[in-house]
Amino acid sequence: MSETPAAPARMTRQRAAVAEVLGDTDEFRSAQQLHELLRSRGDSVGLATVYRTLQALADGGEVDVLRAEDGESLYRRCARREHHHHLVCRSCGRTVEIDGPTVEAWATQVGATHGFDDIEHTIELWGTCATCRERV
Amino acid sequence: MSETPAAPARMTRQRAAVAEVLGDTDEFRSAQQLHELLRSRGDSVGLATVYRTLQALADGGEVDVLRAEDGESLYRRCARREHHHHLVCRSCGRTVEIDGPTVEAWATQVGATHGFDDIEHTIELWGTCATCRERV
DNA sequence: ACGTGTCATGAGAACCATTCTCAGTTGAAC
DNA sequence: GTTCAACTGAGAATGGTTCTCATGACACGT
Ligand SMILES: [Mn+2]
Ligand SMILES: [Mn+2]
Ligand SMILES: [Zn+2]
Ligand SMILES: [Zn+2]
Repeated sequence: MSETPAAPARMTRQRAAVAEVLGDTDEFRSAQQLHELLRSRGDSVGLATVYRTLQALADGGEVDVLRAEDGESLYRRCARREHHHHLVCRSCGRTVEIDGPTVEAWATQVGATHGFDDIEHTIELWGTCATCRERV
Repeated sequence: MSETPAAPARMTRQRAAVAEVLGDTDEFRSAQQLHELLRSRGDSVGLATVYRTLQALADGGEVDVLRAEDGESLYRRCARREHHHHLVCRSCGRTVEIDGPTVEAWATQVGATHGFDDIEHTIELWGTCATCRERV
């Protein structure tokens, strides 16, 4: 019944660097983007380690993960740890965190109505943010 | 302004076979599952052709595509061509088509409120169907 | 400060769904 | 029947992600 099931175990330069770059960005970013960001900062971290660290953070609920339309996973440290959804800019990753009490209720009820158990829902909104719309 | 932008062009044994197997199943199925189903029927079709045909059907709005949690694409010929969502059994693919007028309005409005254009939404519900719950 | 055991790292290989290549095949129009 | 663009399929290529395993380095006890 723990919120954070797997403790991160041992702190390393690499894990600190990944945590820091996540703290510095507000947009959803792919593992490869984060890897490149780290390299360009001088805090070079192996790609495998970036993936491992992101996965651990995701398991612990520290970062949210979503799938871009091309299937790539995108990661972001959100402001709140509570369940929420996202409105994400397709071209720059800019993100707005969304609350949907209505949708939550709707999703749960629809599942129950049809006799399904262990209902989960995927709700993500994609669009083009105002800034990206400018630079046609 | 055409509903079906790219006409399927030329009819072949392979395309007919893919269409038929899609018509016979009510569950979301992966390309590889469909490929194997075709092989087991004797209507063998190359895997590349299965993928190409599914993509063409998806482009024409004849089949719906969604991504399983592991990233695999799943295909299904739905009863209606109009926009709708799905409640899908994680273990067998059994599907209920869902209408959500409320959710539609909500999604559109959230996007607009934050100044995003070209809003699209992904809304999928996953669960365990009554039948699959039995066979623990 | 050291020694020690355990966990973490990273380069590269492996994985795997999907797409691409291209030589051979075939639908369908005339 | 001829013709040719469209289609097919075996296998190679792609690309994000995971795995392998030899090497490196946290953290704890001394
Ligand atoms: Mn929700
Ligand atoms: Mn909708
Ligand atoms: Zn943007
Ligand atoms: Zn089921």
